[in-house]
Parts: sequence; structure tokens; C-alpha cells
Amino acid sequence: MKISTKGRYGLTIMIELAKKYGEGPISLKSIALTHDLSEHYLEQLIAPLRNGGLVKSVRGAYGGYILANEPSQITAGDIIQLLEGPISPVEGIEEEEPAKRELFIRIRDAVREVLDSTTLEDLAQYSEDGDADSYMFYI
Amino acid sequence: MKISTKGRYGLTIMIELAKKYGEGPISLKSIALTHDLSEHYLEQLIAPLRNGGLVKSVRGAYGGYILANEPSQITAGDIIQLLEGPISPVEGIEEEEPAKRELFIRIRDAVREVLDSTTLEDLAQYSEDGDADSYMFYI
DNA sequence: TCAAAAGCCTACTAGTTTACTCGTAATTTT
DNA sequence: AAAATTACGAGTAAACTAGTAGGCTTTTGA
Repeated sequence: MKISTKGRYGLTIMIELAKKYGEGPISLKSIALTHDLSEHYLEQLIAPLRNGGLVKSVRGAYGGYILANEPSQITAGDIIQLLEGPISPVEGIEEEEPAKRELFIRIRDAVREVLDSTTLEDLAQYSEDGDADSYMFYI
Repeated sequence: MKISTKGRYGLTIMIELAKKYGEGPISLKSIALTHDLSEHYLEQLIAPLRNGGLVKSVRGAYGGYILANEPSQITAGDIIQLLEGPISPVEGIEEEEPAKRELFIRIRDAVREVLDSTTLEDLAQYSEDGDADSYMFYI
């Protein structure tokens, strides 16, 4: 029941891009430096996000990555699904015996609800003021 | 974000014990045969459940395992935590940056709510009638 | 008393996943 | 031309998964 570094670092990248949305392409190097992560590893993580249409890349000097949509239109669920696979506690949930199937479906739906209701706008905003009274608590 | 066979087979064992609660000790062999699982593997899974106080064992011929409490007093959360570890999408959730921390806490609490509100009584009952109109849907 | 049935315990293992590192090629700007 | 940046593929140590294997101990019933 864990989210690996793929999902966690993927969120880190996307929150950074959201914070700097509108400022042109942001390089992975700058994100790697800020968060003390391996640039090479981040490259591998952003590939699925690019293929999945969440970010656009700009090659060459002063290039980098840009969100493909407004931060309010991209959810944590979009990111996690591309990097971690389907949001379900088991593969082939339909093949489970009825009691467990219903339990797993309820877990899946509960997680999905949280992930799909949290946008990059929410995350970037919370990240900026870092305020415990920020609106994220009042949903 | 997966529950491994440990958690899944662990639930299978416990649901079987709940269905036959009051009928004396149930052997792992019978459960392994019914569900076409490795008896030897189930032995390894039930060890944490015994150490955690969820089941009692009865050694010798005609022995087996018995729930340590009534099915209504044991939750899916009790079982999953013993077999899969803490219900949290990350270890060291407090060390995460604020935006992600809040997201992960909300995921954790959502999963916890489902797991802790589902008892073995619910699961065994649903398992018995297998009825789509069973009360599990109406919580 | 003794064999069968059951739990208990330790070790081993093939395959997969995780979390990276390394090297090189292609593209774009200055 | 040089520097900055993305793009792509290969390799790898460590951990985890999902078991298998084998032997020991306890209890019951014939």
C-alpha cells in the first residue's frame, strides 16, 4: 500500500512546474538541485508524464518542461496513475471473491476520490504559503 | 498502491474462520484446499496474526485456528496492518513537504476509514449470502 | 502405544520491482 | 562552435514477493 519514489518525485516535479506555470520552460536540473534529487532519475520519471500528455518538453539550451494544461486542470490522480499504474489495491479486482472485491472497490474509490479532487493548483498553492490554515483543510 | 497476497490470503483465512466461528478449530489445510492455496504459505501468513493476537491456535490432530474475538470485533484494518504494515502511502509521512504530506494524510485516513469500518462479521456475512443487495452497500 | 493430523520453525530461491547510475545522441540557443 | 538541455537505452545492487522444502513438536484416536 505504498506510493514509490516514482509517484512522490513525480508529484514534486509537477508541483514545481505548477508553481512556475507561465514562466516558460523549467529544467529538470533546477528541480533536481532544489530538492536534492538525481536529475537522471527524474528524466526517467517525466517520460511517462510527457507520453501521457501532462507536460510538454522544450529541447535545447534554456529548454525544459511546461505543464500541458492549467494547474487547476491536472489532478494528483492523473500523475499517480501514469507513474504508479491503476489506482486499485489489487489487479483484476473483478476476479476477487465478492466480499473482498467489495472491500477493495471501496478502498479504490476512497483513494480515487482524494486523488481526483486534488489539483496541482491546490498543491502548488499550499506549497507556496505553507500555511496550516490554507484552504486545503476546508474541502 | 497494492495489497499483496499476504494481505489478500490473510483476509481469506480470517473470513473462513469468521464463517465457522463457534465450530471449533479450523485447519489451514481445509482453507488451503477450499481456496486452492499453498498450505505452507498460509502457515507463514497466519504467524503474524497469531502473534498479533487475532487468532488462537490449537495444536495436534483435529487442531487448527480459532478467532481470538468475535467476528464483529475484528476489522479488516487489524488484519491488513499486521500483514502489510502501516496503512500509509509513505513511510515517514511527517518528513514530506507540506503539500504532499497533507495529500498523503488524506489518502491514509480515507483508506483507514474503509478498513476500520469493515468487520469480519460484515465480510463473512457478505461472503455467505453473496447478495448484491446485502447491507455492505448501504453503509 | 503408535500413527496420523495438525501446528511451529528455519532456511532457501526464482523472479520482479525499486531506485538509481552511466553513457551517448539529438536539439536548440547564444 | 560551444553550452545547455532533452531523449534513449543499458546496467545494477538491494529489497520484496510468492512461494518451496524439510524437519520438529503436540495432540488425538484406534
